[in-house]
Amino acid sequence: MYNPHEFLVDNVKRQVAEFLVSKGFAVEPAQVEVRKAPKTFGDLAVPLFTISKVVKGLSVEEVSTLFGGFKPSGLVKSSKVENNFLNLVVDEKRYAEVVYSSVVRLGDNYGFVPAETRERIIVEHVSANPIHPLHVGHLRNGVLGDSLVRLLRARGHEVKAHFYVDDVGLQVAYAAKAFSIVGGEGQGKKDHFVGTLYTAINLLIEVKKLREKAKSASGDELAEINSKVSEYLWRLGELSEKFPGLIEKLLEWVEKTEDPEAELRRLNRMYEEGDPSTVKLTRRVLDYCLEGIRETLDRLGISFDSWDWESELTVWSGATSDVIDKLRGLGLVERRDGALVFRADLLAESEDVRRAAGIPPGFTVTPMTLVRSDGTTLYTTRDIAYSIWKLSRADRVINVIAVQQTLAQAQLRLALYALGYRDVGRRLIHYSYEMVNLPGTRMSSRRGVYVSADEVIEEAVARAKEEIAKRGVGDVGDAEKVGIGALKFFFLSQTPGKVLTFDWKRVLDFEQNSGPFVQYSYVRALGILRKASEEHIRPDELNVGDVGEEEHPLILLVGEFPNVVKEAADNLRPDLLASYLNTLATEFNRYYDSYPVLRAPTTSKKYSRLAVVKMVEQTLKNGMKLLGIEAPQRM
RNA sequence: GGGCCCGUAGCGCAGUCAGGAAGCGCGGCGGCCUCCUAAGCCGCAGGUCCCGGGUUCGAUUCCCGGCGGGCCCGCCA
Repeated sequence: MYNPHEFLVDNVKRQVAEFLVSKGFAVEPAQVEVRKAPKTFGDLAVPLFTISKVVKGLSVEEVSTLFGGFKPSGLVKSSKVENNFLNLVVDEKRYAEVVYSSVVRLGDNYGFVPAETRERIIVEHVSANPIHPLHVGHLRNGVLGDSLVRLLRARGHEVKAHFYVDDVGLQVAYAAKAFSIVGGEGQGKKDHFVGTLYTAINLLIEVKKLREKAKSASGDELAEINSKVSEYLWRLGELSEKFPGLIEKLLEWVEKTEDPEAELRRLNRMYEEGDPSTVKLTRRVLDYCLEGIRETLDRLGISFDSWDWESELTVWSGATSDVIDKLRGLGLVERRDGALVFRADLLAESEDVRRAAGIPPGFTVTPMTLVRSDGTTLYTTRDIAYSIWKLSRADRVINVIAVQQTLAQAQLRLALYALGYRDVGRRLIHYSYEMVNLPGTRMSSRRGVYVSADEVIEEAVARAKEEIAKRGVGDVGDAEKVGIGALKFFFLSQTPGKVLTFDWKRVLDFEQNSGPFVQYSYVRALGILRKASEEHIRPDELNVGDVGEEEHPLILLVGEFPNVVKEAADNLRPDLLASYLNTLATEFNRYYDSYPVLRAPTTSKKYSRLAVVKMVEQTLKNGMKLLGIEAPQRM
């Protein structure tokens, strides 16, 4: 028994259908709709207007009257017709047997309902530019991606987590040049050091350009330029304080170089061509920075099975030029001002193509430049080649990518459709998430305006340490688990499709509706079980034979868990699981406060309550694992 | 100008896909630790579900039109 909730619902459907059949109406169990009832009405509800649609010739009122005579049995202990709903209360004693035996038998695998077909799935996520530290946006991406990986694995799929290393774009040349100017390695965390260089060289070049522009500007334009220049200089001053000496070296290069941007474009082209010394120079900074990024990811418990280098997979392999040649051969490419343009817009005129490529009707698709007039390719062009690589290794590819890329991802799918991937809409999924806002500002890695993931982690862990110390129960060494648990829950508990404003107060709120709240509830359950074991009560002595009304809500919730995991995995909705865990934790805390377990009125009550606590503990544990949240033993 | 997303209690959000019984947290107010960890629990206050039409027996949910906010429409990524 993998899914007690489904078993329960099937039981209800059968009873309702049999009841109708006994009254002379031919109804199949599958035609009966069962949903969760609002708490005050019961556990489950059958909307009777749906029955009146299925049963010909009966009005809702007649159906309601009819169900007044419904006698529940099996897993249902009572029923009542209210507001055109048949409200049902589950028999917690009988249902508890079903749920408990499932939890005990499956243990750490409780909640994992195997999918009908086992798919090979690639989840590509984080994929941050390897030239600066991860910021809060990447944190949202990685936490979501990682929980998708875990959820899909729980469904029995063969899932690989991939990190796409974008080492081809022009921005890489900036970092590489800056890194070589200052002579490589510096102090501090590696990715932060590289990020500083990257920001600094960007700002320096920007200032140089603005000053050039200022010479021929006047009035408002000049004022605007001056204000930008002073803002950038102020940022540079800050960086200079953090890393004395570096900025001066970069400044020297920017000053003495006639056209720094042209120089960087040249460097970029040489990298694309695979020039050995440029590759060596560039890879040095990228590897260096990735070490820092990996350190952050390790700390977060986010791991990858594959690091896919854009240069190797798409450029040096020749895959991108193959793609361009093939698209040209299909007659969907035209030349505009020396550039090659893929007419995604023409392709999107067909409704059939849209359906197959997963483009919503009405969504405006624009043409897409494949090759610049200087012969170099663009990110999305190379992404076509990369996607082909991924599609050859998986049944389904899930890309966790910001919502801003929606159009580019649509163009990508259309290109793949044209190249023969007729089911690309189903196989290549843009798992889109909204951006993370900083109150007041707009983040930009290039300008160095961002909150790094490391800062956020540090702050959360420090806060956790404080809280643990304040209480004196737990181990301050668990601050890492609690702080990071808080962070992950924060990002997971909100639907990905909504803009998230990064609010320190909410991230560091460890009360209800938070990671630490769920962890705390788990620890409480664990504490009871620990004491039981100190009393030499063996797990096999526990049973749910004497559960009652008090345990009713917990039994229902625990039984629902596998179904929640299934829904969360199949619909790619980790937030469903986060919200479920919060509900279970809340319900458990209520129970904890209201009913003594170890000091239950009778021995048989005690053993049954312990069995329920055991179920809750197992469920919270398995659920947190799926969100990538670790739990301490005490806190 | 076109497209996509969002608008639900003072604030942050769930519910909207498959229409049917308005929910959670924070904040506010008031209670609860001689009893398994108070990161907890209980109670109270707080809502024209942005507005206007339409479809429907029934709309926060679907459709149309507005309004407000965000994002995208680059030979950037």
